[in-house]
Amino acid sequence: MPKNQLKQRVKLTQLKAELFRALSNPVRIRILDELRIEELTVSEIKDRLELELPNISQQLSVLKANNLVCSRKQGVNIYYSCVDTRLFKLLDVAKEIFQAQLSDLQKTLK
Amino acid sequence: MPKNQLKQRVKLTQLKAELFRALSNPVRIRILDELRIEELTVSEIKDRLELELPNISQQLSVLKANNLVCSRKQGVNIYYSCVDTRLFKLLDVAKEIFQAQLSDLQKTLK
DNA sequence: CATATACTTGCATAGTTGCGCAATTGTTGT
DNA sequence: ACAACAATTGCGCAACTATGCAAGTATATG
Repeated sequence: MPKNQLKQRVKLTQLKAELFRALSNPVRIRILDELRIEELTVSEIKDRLELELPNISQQLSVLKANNLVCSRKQGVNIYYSCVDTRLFKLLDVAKEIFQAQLSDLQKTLK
Repeated sequence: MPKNQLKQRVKLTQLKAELFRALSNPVRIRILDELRIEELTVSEIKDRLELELPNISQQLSVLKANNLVCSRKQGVNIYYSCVDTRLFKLLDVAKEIFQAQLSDLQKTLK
């Protein structure tokens, strides 16, 4: 493999690792799940997850830094929404993986 | 939503977070990429990634603890392989997400 | 038995993350 | 200008992570 192509590959690996790191927190996953259907303000997210506002805000900033959500100011509120619906595909495949593990386990028990 | 269903959902979220955490390390992603085609021994992985053996070994143990790879002893060697090809789907969707981001950026520049 | 090879484990340490709390900024209405 | 609400920022602490290095275990070979 040529050297510059190798470098690009290393870079891509790094990017993937960062993406997965951004998703490696339960609060951030719950936020994304809430954003599946509609955009929400920070306070709305706080009410649904029942967590402290600074916590939500910080997790949102992590998601934003990783280009997973974007925000829009309207009056006194800031609306957050998901940038790329492919993210939900990631979450859904993750679920599939657990379901497969579980059904393997059930087979083993039989 | 009923309470026990809510609890299950929290649990699933936690599991997802752990899965993504397991994938949030470049070395582990590179290992999985190497295991796409064939099972490999620890030394073979070491040679391909050009990293220290203890490092590889530790990352493999993380992957194993998360049920992402399994191992099989044969003589003096230990062969590792990927448990669920859906993992590669995760990696591929991640790549798609970056490609989409990149093409958005290119559009913006025009 | 001794030695080489293949791998794992333990440990030290530097760096990172999560999260609660207090303080701050920004916006709207009185 | 002031109060009220929305959201962010900074700080500190406990917990966790990555990684290099040394030591240990297990298996095959002379």
